[in-house]
Amino acid sequence: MDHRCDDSADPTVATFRRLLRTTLSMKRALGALFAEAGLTGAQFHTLVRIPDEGIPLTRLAARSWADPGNASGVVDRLERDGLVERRAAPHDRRVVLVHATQAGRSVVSRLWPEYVSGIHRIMEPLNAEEQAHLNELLERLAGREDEVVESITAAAG
Amino acid sequence: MDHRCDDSADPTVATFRRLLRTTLSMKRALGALFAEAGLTGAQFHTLVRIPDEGIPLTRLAARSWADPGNASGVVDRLERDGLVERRAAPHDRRVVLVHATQAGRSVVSRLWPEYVSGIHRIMEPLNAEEQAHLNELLERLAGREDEVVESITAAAG
DNA sequence: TCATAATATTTGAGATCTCAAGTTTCTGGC
DNA sequence: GCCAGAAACTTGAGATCTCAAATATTATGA
Repeated sequence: MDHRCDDSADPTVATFRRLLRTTLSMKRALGALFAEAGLTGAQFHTLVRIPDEGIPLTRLAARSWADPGNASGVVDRLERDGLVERRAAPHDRRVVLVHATQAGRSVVSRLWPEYVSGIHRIMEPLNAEEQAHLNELLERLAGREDEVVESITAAAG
Repeated sequence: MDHRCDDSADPTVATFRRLLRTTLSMKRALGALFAEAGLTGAQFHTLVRIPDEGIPLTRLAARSWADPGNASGVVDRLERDGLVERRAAPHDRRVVLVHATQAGRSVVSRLWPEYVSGIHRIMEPLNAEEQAHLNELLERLAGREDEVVESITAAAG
């Protein structure tokens, strides 16, 4: 099947595959940083997006690009480790407000500089102008998930 | 903690986050395509990388950017669904050769055109030149996983 | 030859992720 | 005031993913 299905023959497919591959590699590199603090990437990225006033779980999920079911589990583990608390929302009893504890805030403060410098090390091969260009190209690719899914399912149906 | 840890203040971090976000969105869009055929993304990407002669599991794992333990599980499910076979390697009894069955080959052949056109739809906002530029930028970012992990762990230790 | 190191694969634990189904709690229309 | 529908979570199933430990087999060096 290599004959017909050779993605290297199509530059668009090759670029897409490189995008997946490069991003995966970057995530793995950062994972080593979080592991030092006993966190996972999902836990750090969730924790870091909790504002001081707390935030409804569903909104926190949206901020960390996860679905609510997923975010609920990540918050479970953060809560188990004492980095986060669930509190009732005063105005709506359906809502669970997620708050960072003192320990959670402290972990984020300690990890944040390493996180930023790790990303800078990852992005080092590109200068500022090239990074801005990359950002612009990615921006134009983003946010089309719904349209693409729709066109895919329409083509299949 | 939003005050000190605001990634939008750092364009490098913002670009990195956009890279993660955009890639995630693309993977989700493609997932809809695989689901039509009862496959997952990992299963398709594994199946598609099996050459006609078969391939040792560890080498297949490397081709699909997975670790061997992970690939073993994916192959388990492909085998359960009759898309793949495990055969003994004649020269080395440690090696398991993974072969695609007729059904597996057929699924890939059927899905491949939709896969390619789905990717083209995703990449549509960029013209060929821009895609080539994106590819070049990503190429320079890739393959630094080891160095970055090393510099991260060195900084932490 | 024989003990040891390296390789290929499997398995298990813990965490994520997606999706769907179930619960509790609002909200709007009547 | 009541009731259907929407919204916010939670939970469960199935699949991935990473890592580490265990097994089987081959390669290597004294």
